[in-house]
Amino acid sequence: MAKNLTKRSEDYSKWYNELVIQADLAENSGVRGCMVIKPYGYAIWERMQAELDRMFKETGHVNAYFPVFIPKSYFSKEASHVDGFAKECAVVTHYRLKNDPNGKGVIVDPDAKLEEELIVRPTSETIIWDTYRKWIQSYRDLPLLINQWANVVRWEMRTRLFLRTAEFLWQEGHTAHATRQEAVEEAEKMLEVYAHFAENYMAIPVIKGVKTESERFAGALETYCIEALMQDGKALQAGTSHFLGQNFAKAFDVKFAAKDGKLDYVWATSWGVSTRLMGALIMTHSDDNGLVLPPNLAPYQVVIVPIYRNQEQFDAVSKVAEKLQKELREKGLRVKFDNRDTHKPGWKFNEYELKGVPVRIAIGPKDIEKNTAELARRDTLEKEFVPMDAVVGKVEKLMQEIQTNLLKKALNYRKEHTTKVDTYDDFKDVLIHKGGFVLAHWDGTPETEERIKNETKATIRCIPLAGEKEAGTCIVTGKPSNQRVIFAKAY
RNA sequence: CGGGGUGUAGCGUAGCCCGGUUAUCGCGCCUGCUUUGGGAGCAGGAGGUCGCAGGUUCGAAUCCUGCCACCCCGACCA
Repeated sequence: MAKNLTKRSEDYSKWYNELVIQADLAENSGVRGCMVIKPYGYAIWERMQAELDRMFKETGHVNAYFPVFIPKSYFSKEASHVDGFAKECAVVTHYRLKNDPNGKGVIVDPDAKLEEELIVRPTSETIIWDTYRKWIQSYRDLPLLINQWANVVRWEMRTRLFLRTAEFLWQEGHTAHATRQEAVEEAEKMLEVYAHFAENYMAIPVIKGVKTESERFAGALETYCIEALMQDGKALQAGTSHFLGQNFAKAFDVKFAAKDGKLDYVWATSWGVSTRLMGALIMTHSDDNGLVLPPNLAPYQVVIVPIYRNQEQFDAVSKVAEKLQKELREKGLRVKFDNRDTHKPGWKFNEYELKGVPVRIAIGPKDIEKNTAELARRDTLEKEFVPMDAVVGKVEKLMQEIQTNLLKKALNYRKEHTTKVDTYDDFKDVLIHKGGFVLAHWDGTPETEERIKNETKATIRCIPLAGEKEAGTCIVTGKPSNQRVIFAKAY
């Protein structure tokens, strides 16, 4: 039976949505733009959380938690921050319901109006900096390196599972430093953490860069980002790290006494990645058979499927499978022995392919007889029979191989879909016929950037940090430029 | 908020234009038997406020009005 997955080539967005649903990751909740993350999807998120959290701690950060509600007045303290978020805020105005005196249901009690409205956090800079004021007096209190795992709400016009939901889960780091240089270094360091995570755990190659002024975070002096390329040729911003200067310290009056006794405003950073990363994971590796998960993030890396005709065979197979499961677990692998009697082997094969489990092991009567197991890898769909005593070693090797192979494949795709152009005509042509990243010279002005966006829908994803200096002329205005920037259509 | 589309069982759908028995079909679900190395077969069975509210009519899934939700395309965006 066909799996009913729409082929990528026909309609990528439909393919993506169906893949999400069929791989049992998430669904629309019916609450405008919010999603339900299903257990399997959440398990992947938990894997991401675990690895990221470990990296944050290894770089000296600690976790804390701040309120979901932010008084409206906090928002008005940093002017550009207001401009950036005002249009997408959910606002709490009342605190009580009552029975409708005219009939059925409940109404908002007009007597229960809040003196000051509360904003459901779209990001926490304001409430955190209001708190930091109380925590920071001296250089001895610095640096303050705090991360928060939380949900945030942004009332977007249009939503999309994982990529742009009204509510999403993320982590947001907020740090305070004594010097400008230290803050810049922190922002750059966290960008490195994100890039490392993307490439070594998610197997997604990313380009590190800085945003142009118009794409910069509201309130930041510099926004660093990692940009990834999806299989349909569109770019996805996978993570950002901001150098906030002293903007928030000034807005919330956060000063510290330096060694020499002088008072100065502290320097700040903030950085975050969200459940959007799951969208990136799906759109980078999946194929028409379903999800493909990198071993480092797969909730289970190995699944063992028993094959049997009767109880006697089941018992024999189970014994071998359980022993193998134990041995694999002793090697630190996440293993599931699917001994459900309610589904047939063929059904299970397809299910785990759809869910992207990196390695599948099938054990049946034939294997018992010959002392073998059948190993199948998800990325290449190759199968082979392996002597039982070689299985553990082979699986361990496969974990590394699959992880590496996925990154290599994605890297190849990106290479093939990165194009240097020197004229505006070529630029448009590549965007229409090929997609992907387009490297071109730009005169550095917001006007040109805006014009290109209006005419082609492509935006400057970033000015790459590793981009080589190269003299050239802007593809639109012909003015001089010393470095190519990355353009793409983006999610 | 503009343009387009769709709402019928858990999911996917037929029927609607042209109103008329008990609302169609597939998947899934339940029971039984046979099956089990790539989403099993046969037989039987359960499951419905036809998105919501009005209206027209002897009679509405079908026609009319209003509303709501979701999807796609814009504007906006991690």
